[in-house]
Amino acid sequence: MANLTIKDIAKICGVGTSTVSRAINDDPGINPATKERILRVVEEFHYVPNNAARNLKLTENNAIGVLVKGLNNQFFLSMFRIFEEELGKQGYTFVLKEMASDQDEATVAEALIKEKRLKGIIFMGGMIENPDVTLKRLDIPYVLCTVAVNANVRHSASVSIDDEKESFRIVDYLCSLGHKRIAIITGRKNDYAVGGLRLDGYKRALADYGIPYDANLVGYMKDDIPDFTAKNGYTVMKELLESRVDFTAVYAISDLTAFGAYKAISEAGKKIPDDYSVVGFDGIDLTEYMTPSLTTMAQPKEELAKATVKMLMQEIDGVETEKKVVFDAEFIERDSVKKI
Amino acid sequence: MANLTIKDIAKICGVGTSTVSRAINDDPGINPATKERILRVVEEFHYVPNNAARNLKLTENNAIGVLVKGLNNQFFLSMFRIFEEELGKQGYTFVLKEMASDQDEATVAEALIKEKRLKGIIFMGGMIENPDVTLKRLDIPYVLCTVAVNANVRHSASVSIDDEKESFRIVDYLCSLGHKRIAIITGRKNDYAVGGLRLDGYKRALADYGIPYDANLVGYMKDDIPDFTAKNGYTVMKELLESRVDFTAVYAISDLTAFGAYKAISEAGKKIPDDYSVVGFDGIDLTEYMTPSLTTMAQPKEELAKATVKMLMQEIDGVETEKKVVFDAEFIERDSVKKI
DNA sequence: TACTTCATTGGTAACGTTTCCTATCAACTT
DNA sequence: AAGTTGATAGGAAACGTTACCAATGAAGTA
Repeated sequence: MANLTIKDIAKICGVGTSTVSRAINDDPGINPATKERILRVVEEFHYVPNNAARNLKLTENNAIGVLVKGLNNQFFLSMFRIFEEELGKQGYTFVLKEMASDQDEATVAEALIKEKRLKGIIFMGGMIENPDVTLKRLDIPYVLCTVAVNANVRHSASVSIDDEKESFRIVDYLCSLGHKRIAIITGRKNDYAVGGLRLDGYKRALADYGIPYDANLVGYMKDDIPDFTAKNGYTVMKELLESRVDFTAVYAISDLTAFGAYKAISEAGKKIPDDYSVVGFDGIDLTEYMTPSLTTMAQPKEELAKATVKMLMQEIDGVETEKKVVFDAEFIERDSVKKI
Repeated sequence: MANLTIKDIAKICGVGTSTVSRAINDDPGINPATKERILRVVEEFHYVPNNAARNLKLTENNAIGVLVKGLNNQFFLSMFRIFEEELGKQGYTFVLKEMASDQDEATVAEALIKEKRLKGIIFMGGMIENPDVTLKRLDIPYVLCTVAVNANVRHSASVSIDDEKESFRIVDYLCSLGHKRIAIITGRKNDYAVGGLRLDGYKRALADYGIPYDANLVGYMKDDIPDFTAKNGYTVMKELLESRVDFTAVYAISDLTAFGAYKAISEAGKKIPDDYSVVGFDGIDLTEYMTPSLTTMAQPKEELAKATVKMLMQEIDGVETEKKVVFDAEFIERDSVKKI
């Protein structure tokens, strides 16, 4: 039961350790017959190379980190499986790390990189002011997956949707249906990120329709409740409802938030979509089974995740590549919105 | 930027490598003053020990594995953060691995243990027939967290709730309210696990009230849809509704399943709880914001998770300990059930 | 035949730690 | 003063790999 080493295998096969090493690593310069013989022994004795030793020797670890801001966001969770699967195919392992929203990504990343000897890193969620400069000191490849950035990013690889644009589409759709008073539940007030981007799209669509922007119609998520949760959506929606401002539609910046809004609306004795139309964002599985089913802007999770690891692999391999990949989101019309 | 080694630090401080090692590991036999001095240099130069080298030397890795069957279950997800946090405190890292429901836990575990040089392992979900014998060949400590087992487990550490008992409580409650025709949406037909346990409790409560068991009232989750999901609940509920068997209450074995059931009921033009009472199981956050809010049996996630790592730590340290910890679930009465 | 080439192979020095063992030296003991 | 203790320190071997280099021998060439 004691763990075998490469030396044991070498002895059993009557060859040198380097030969065994060559066999198990698919290295060239070995007689196919010998290789075959060694591999059989390896199989038979259940030999597994010691990763620590390998990493030590190679001075690298086949691990990539996933740094997430806002792990509670449903939407991210569904992407991890894809990350694990895709990275696994390439022989990588993945280390998940959550960071608080007030932590600095570069600092956390740097610590994690050293500690886990990461080969690459994926950032998810939140906002990184100016990744080109902030992340410059990281000495490994990274890619930003659905993180908000300021414009003019040139050197940082990123994959995401165009939050402002897709947000515009939603509000544009609402307007086209005749809605003029549209409330929005957006992110925390002092936390730009996707909340800010989506709010921008909202404003632009309104302007496009010549509808004046009314600050009373925007509800910011509460700082003291985890953001992007049903609870936060519920709380903000309730306030909106009680504030007695007039509106016919609510655009919740995430599906879970919309879910909470449903509750508040129902408690107020109002009906969706008759009294209020509501639309969400992200496209999590749940939305299909809400009553009424939620109209939402679905992010292409799988494409996003796959593109992210592909991009990271290319960065690691030093392949010159497109730095910014933007996918289209898919607008799913369901039963939570009505024409006015 | 190149990574420093212990030798560099030693040179800078003008001491030997062993002294540095002693300093950073809080080992005894070092002059506090020297230690202080070394630690300051370590800090200043951002030295981080190479884990690979450390693991190689120690022939062990401070990693523990979490093997999950049914990662899609909402409920598990909320426990990972606690695992990460608690394990982190003890200086452990955690490796998450999902396994398909038809994979053998012992085999998967064994491979993972060798590959990642795990020091301990946590199993979550699914069913392990007879862990005492099946898992005997694992040569590291493990604990079963919310996995269904056959009775008579003596040597395997486990923490969970008593699924049969809590399930009994639910149905007992329903009966006490006058319900006599109670449908249940349980796990897959050929997959015992918690589904079986909870079904057992259902049967016992019925018997207790002298209500005959009616196979027409039990809906099994579909094999071709991920289990414990809203979609599966929706599908099964719809069938139940269309089968025209008569019932006044539905007990869904998981909250997400209940969520799907809500949809099917609403589509059939029926009302909760007026036409059908429904109750869920697990107590995920969402339930509070469903309309009507869902009566459910909440598992004490935090206690479960904390007890699991505590137990594992004790097993690793060779502390003689209670082998089986069972927590009570908390029944949360909300608005989805009415008296008949 | 003697020389070169080529495909295989084994030996061994790293990789960066930890830990055992030995060395130093000051402070006590007698 | 000589011997003993105890605290602190450094040297070096080991952990299991990989990769460089040299060695072997068969086959091909002149």
